[in-house]
Amino acid sequence: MAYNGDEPSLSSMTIPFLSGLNPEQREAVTLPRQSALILAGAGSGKTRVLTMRIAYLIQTGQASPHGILAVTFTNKAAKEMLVRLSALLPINTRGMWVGTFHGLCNRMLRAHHRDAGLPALFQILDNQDQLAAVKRVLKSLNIDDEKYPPRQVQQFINRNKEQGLRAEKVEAYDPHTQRLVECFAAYDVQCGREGVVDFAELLLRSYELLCAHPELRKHYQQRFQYLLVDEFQDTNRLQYQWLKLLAGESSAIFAVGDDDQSIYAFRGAHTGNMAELERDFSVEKVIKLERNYRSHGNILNAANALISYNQQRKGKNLWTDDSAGEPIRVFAAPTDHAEAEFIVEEATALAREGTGLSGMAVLYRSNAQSRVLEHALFRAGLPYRVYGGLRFFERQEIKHALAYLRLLANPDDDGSLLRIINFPARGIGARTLEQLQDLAASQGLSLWRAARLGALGGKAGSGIKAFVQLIETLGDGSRDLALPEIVEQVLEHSGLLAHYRQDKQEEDRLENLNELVNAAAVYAEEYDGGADAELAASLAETSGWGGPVLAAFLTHASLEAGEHQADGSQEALQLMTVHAAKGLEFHAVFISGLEEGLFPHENSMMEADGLEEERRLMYVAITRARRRLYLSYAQSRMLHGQMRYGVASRFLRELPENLLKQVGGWDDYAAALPPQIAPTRGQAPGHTTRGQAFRVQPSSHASDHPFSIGQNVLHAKFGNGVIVNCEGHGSDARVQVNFRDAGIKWLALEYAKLLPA
DNA sequence: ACTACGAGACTTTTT
DNA sequence: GTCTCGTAGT
Repeated sequence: MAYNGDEPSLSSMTIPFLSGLNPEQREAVTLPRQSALILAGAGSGKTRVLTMRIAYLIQTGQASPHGILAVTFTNKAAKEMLVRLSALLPINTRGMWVGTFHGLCNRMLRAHHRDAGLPALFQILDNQDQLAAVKRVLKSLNIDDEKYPPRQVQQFINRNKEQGLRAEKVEAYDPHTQRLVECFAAYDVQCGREGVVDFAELLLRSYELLCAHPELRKHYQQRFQYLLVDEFQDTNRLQYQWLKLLAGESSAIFAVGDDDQSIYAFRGAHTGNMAELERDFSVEKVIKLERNYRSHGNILNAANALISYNQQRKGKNLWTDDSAGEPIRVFAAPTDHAEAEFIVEEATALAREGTGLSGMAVLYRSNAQSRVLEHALFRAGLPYRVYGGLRFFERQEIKHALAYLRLLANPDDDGSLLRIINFPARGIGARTLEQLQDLAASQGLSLWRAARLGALGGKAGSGIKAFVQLIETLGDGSRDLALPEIVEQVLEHSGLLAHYRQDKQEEDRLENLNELVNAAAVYAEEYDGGADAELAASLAETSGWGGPVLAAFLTHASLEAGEHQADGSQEALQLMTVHAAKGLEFHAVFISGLEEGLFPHENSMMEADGLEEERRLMYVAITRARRRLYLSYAQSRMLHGQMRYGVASRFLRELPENLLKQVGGWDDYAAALPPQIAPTRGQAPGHTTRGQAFRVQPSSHASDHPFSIGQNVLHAKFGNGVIVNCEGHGSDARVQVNFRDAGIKWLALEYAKLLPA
């Protein structure tokens, strides 16, 4: 829908694509060179603004593609941006620095690996690899992994790195923490020795590289005059410091985010970065994108009312030109199975009416909930797809194959060697391994170098010799081969194929291994050596086999774990956690398991910001829906092998009652509901009009005052708030307002001076 | 070197 | 309830 407001500015006359933007979007896109914070609500055209901003800067000659850095959190978002950008501009996107934080840091480290103190072909550890590495450290330090669970040590390391802290900088006053710091330090030493880098290290190393090399820093600062950040509310401290360092004096940061959709505090996201950005970069104007192009009015009003219960907010309210649409359907089920059956029935009915199955999503708070849903869907024969779980490059057989390849690229990678030295089994047992490890430790060599000495005698020695022979043959054989052939060779000669062929039940794994060859072929096809010129140049100094293509492919495998499930083409109902649904939208959405303790999750109550983060999560869930929204909960549910009896989630009570409609035929449900959401008589909701944000007319009792649920209001004493409930007529009319600062209050309209805001 | 059994967890997760 | 992981036994 084109904006038909004021006279088109000069820029929109010369740049045709700007005409499709609303005034706020256009203001953001055409901002002069200054740092800015764009608060972009759900469905407000965030990605569009981001890509158009880049296109605008290039089109108007303010920047060259070379001078732009745009950073996202996921590969998907980065790809999306590049695709949209190349649709807007006929430019070669290859030279542009558009990617994930980790991808860009990797790129920088590859180019300056020497200054960063890394080998040219450093390997990247994913979570699994890192955990394995931590376990080895604990073993080498003789640390009891009962008292120091590897997972906790891993988290300790990552948390600190994400704060920008090295082991020596961590403050440790108690013996337990001191021990953890020791592990941290030893882990980093081990990684350095083996030439491997974990995810957090990519960022920290890149940050330190820029800190320690002023010329380099200046180079990048001068190059990147425009830095654009997506999902800014999800950045952690280190990421923000990295951006700050890269921005320098003259560059402008364009940060897009939504504090109401911050759902990753648990993994280190620091919302405070928004305030810090405003201060550090003297942001003059915060632009809010509040017009929503996705959802019907009722859905938006529900989301607005819910999120108004949060105290920690920048304050932002979505509105739409669209009609109110249908009421939100609420279903109370006696059991989790009944809940699942209800969802199956409704989805089937919707599908019969013509809604594509893939346009519907069932969302839940925790993965464990998918089981019951899957069971019901399977019985009904309704195709479905579950997101989450193992990704392609995380599968056991793929990791084994990659470990062989990694050992070829970087023979000092002990982790990879250990993974495959006896897989498939080739008679190298624990005993032999111990000898080898002792030898390596005493000589200060990597396991591979120790193995190659041929110093071990007897049966152990011959086993090792055979392995060394195998790897050397694979390595030498790889010299003249293209990437997919190298992979094929490795699969065949390592015995991996033979191993999985033995087992009838392992057929999937064989298929995956073949898929790996395909993936390598596709990658080799798209590979552009130019982007890795620095890497190619530095190859001569390495002892590894395989060319830059292999190294790049391995990086790709670590940085981009691949699809969750192989067959994404089929029409199927989408099942996923609320977290996984962020950024997606569906015609119809089912939010299931709305019970106290589940959603909001009980474990979240321990944390300071816990409940508010859960509420933001619910906000994200609601705003995924375009046209239809179902909310359901079960009064009893099997959890941890025990029957649990649940109470309806407080989030249901926080939604304006007149937007909801009870559905389903369970006789007793009304009695079971909290009084606030008793079944509504008559049809709900009015409409939402442009300009007057989410204006809803409660239809059951026509109001004689200008206020309605969901509306923003201003009170002389209590400040800003949102109406969450209305009742009475004339002089009896009262409204319940959730004030941002003053909490929830009932106000009699006759006395309270309430202004629409 | 492989299988079997028991103990313990079990919120959300991208890179 | 069910999955993973580690150890003990064959």
